[in-house]
Amino acid sequence: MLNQSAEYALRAVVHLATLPEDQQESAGDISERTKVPIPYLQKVLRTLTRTGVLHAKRGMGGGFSLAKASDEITVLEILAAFDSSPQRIESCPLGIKGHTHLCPLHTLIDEQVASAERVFATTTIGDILGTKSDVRPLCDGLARVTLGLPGDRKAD
Amino acid sequence: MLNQSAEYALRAVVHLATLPEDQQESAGDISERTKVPIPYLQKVLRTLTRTGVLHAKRGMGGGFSLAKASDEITVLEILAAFDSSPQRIESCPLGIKGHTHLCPLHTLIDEQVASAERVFATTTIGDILGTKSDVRPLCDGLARVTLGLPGDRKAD
DNA sequence: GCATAAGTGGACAGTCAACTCCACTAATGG
DNA sequence: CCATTAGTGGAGTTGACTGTCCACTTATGC
Repeated sequence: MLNQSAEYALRAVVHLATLPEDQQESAGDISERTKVPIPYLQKVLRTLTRTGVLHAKRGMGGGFSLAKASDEITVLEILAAFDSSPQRIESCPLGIKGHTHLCPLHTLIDEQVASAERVFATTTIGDILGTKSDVRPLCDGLARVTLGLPGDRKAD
Repeated sequence: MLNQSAEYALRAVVHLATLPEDQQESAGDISERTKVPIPYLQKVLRTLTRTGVLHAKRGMGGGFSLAKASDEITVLEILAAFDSSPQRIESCPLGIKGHTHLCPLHTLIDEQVASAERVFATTTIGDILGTKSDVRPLCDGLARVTLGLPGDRKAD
C-alpha cells in the first residue's frame, strides 16, 4: 500500500505533531521515537522539509518541527511526497486507443484505489491525533507509562 | 496497489475466461491480446498453472485454459499468487510490545487495505465478465477486428 | 571567533521486482 | 520417428527503492 519512506514520514510527522507548540526535535531523537534508522530518516526529513511539511532549524538546539498546523497536513500530502499516493488508473493500461473509460476489470481496481485516495486526502494529521483510542498514535509506548499494564504480551 | 505480475495475470485470466469452453490459447496469442511482453507473460502463466488457476497443455495445438469455472476464481486468489494481495497491518510496525490493536495512524491505513481486500476476495472473474459496460473486459480491442485498422500502430 | 551541535547534499552499496534468454521436455502429425 | 509447436526451469540483467556515509554548511554559546 505504501512504501517505507512514506511510512517513516508519517511516523515522524505524527510524532512531531504531538510535541507542544513548535518545539524542535533533532533527527536523532525522532529516530529513537519512531524506530527508524537515523541516516535514512534524515533523508526522509529532508524531503519533508523541501516539500514544506516540516521546518528545519540548524545548529545547536536545532531540529525539526511542523511547518503548519497539524490539521492542515493531509495524509495524502505526505504520501505524495514519496510517490506513495494510491495510483489511480487514468487510462486503459493496455494502451487501447479510443476508450474514454475503463473496462470492468480496471474499473474494479481503480475504485479501490480511489476510495483509499479519498480517505487519505480528507484525513489530516490532526484528525489522527484526535481519534479516540486506547492506543496513542504511532503505537507509541510512551503514553503507557501511567497505565502500567501488567504482563505486556508480545504481539508477535 | 498491485504489481505488474498481478496486473498481467489478471489480464490473462480475464481474457481466457472470454474464450468459448476450455479452448486452449498459446502464450504468444495471449501476449498479443493482453499486450504483455511474451517472455514475462510465460513466467506469469507458469505461476498461474502451478497455483491451479490455469491448465497447461503442451505440444502442437497446446496452450493455456482456465482450470476451473470463471466464477470460482476470485481476484484475490490471483493477486495472492504474486504477493500482490493488499497487505494487512497485523501488528504494530514499530514493534512496540503489548499492543493488541493498532494506533489510529496504522488503523487508518489498515482499514483501507482491508476494504480493498474484502472486495477482491468477493469478486470473481465471472463477476467482472458479467459487469454491464460499454467497454469489454480487459479494455479489449478485439471488438475492433472488423474495423480492419491498417498497420496497427504501436502503443509506444 | 572557535568548538560543537545539527541539518544538507550527493555519492555509494544491497535487495528485490520486472523483464529477458536459452537449453530442455512434452505432444502432435506427417 | 523426426520435425515442429509449445510449455518448463532456471540463470542473467536492469533499475528503482532502501539504507549508509561523508564532507560541507549553519547556528549557538562560551
